[in-house]
Amino acid sequence: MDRFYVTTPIYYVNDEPHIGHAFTTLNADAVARWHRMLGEDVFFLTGTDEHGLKIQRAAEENGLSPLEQADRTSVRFKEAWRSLNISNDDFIRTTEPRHHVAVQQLLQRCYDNGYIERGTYEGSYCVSCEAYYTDDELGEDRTCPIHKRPVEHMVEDNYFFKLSAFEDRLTDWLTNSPDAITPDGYRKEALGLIRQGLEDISISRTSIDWGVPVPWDDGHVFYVWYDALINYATAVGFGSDDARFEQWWPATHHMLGKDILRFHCVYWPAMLLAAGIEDLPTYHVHGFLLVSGEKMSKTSFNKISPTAMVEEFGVDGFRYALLRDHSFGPDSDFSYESMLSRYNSDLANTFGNLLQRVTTIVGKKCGGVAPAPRVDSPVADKAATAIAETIAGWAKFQAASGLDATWRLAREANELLSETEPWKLEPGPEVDAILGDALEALRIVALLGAPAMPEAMAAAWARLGLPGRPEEQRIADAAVWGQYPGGVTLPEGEPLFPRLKAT
RNA sequence: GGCGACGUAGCUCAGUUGGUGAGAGCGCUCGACUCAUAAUCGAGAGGUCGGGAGUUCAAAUCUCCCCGUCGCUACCA
Repeated sequence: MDRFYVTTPIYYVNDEPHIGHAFTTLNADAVARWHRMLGEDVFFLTGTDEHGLKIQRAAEENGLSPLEQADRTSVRFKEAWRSLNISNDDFIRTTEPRHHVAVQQLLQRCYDNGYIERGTYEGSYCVSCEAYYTDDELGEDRTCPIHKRPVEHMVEDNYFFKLSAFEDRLTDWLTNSPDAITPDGYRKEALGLIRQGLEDISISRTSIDWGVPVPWDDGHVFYVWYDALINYATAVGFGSDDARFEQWWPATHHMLGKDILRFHCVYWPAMLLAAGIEDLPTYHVHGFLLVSGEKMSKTSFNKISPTAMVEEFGVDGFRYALLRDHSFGPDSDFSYESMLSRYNSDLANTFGNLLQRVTTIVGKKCGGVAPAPRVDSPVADKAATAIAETIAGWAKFQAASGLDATWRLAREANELLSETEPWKLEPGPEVDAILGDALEALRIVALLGAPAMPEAMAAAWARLGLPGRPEEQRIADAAVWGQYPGGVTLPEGEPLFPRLKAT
């Protein structure tokens, strides 16, 4: 069976879950669900990143141990993902013992292979950034350009990773693997970063102890970034179950935002190569969600809470609107108004209303018993096109274009009804044929829409009188025109997606 | 400065390797219908595809220049 391993970044627990995190996680979830419906063996990972100075300091301020501090915030992500119905198979925390083992083994291998060396680093350090700055980067009065606070002069012994040794291999990889990073613009960007030259990077700290200890030198812990990336390997058995790791690793797909492209697409593959792991991941990079054209960041106040959106639109309404409105790749503008518009037009009007009117006509003209579709329906070809384009969209990790193609079929069904006006006809074969076709279109939309809206499409499935859930179907078998069985009595019900007014 | 991305109808965007008259959804105008969640369907208005030059029988699509917006150029999620 084909395997499919998909990850989100692990989110830093110093932050609250916001809609940017939700966007990445939701896309990964929908893709994971789609691949399960393709019949693949899927492993979907998310988690939290819990080491580093910021956590240590936050813990001190709150009178907690660092782990207690991390516990408190990690759980917020778990809760957020539960409220969004995220189907992750694992939730990794970098503070777990399994992760420490994996980090130590992977970096020990790099060390043994000669790619980690001891050195010293000295410079101006911003505590908030956990980063050093060069003099020309500092603001007035030697302040951090981000936080506008004074930097500290620090000197420390460090271990350095010989990133510079990997320029050629990384360039070859990205040149010879055109699909290594999608959309393609981000592959070019990664190549550009490499072309500008790679310098060795410091990967350990002596100034703090909240991290994974360097196995060959007690006084050091690994810098948070270089333990964090390794989580992807940990979760599929690196360091604990080699057979499992070898099964899953070649099927790795990382989904991430463009802000962390450098770490994921340059540093991480270099670390893997240094450890002797030749299979490199495939990457799917997205842009930022903007609010009124402004970048959302954790320091800005215009963050939008996913929880609030769920209360407004329902889990699946929010999931659909977010996935459908923001293609995976470019930056795009997020607004409440556009989300409301998308919900009403696609879910309440096009789909929900279609289900409602078809059900009603079946009640009036067919005694409530659903007819079967025509094999040679005029809608069949259009359905085949919509299905093919939906499959193509999801294959490219483009939920938005997949959903767009799916919804064209719902519009086709509405057009069919307007053209044939079955409510004016006497009961009989003609009415049955039209309504059977409409029901079949609804079945296919519910099937293909399930990765985006698992519960709502399951509800629609039930309203169509179908057994089980759409997610239990296999796309290759079920996404073929003509399978709606007919003969079942359709249950009545309230509108699936009530039309919403602006608040 | 260097690297990169983007700039297509009012809005959000599609437009594969250049080739039938430039598209979709939403919004708007008009009309139809009344089975349906003031939903649905049809028609229409609206674009010198940022500007200029060039290559070509032919360019939104290739080359160069310019303008505008933004990102990266950080050992920061």
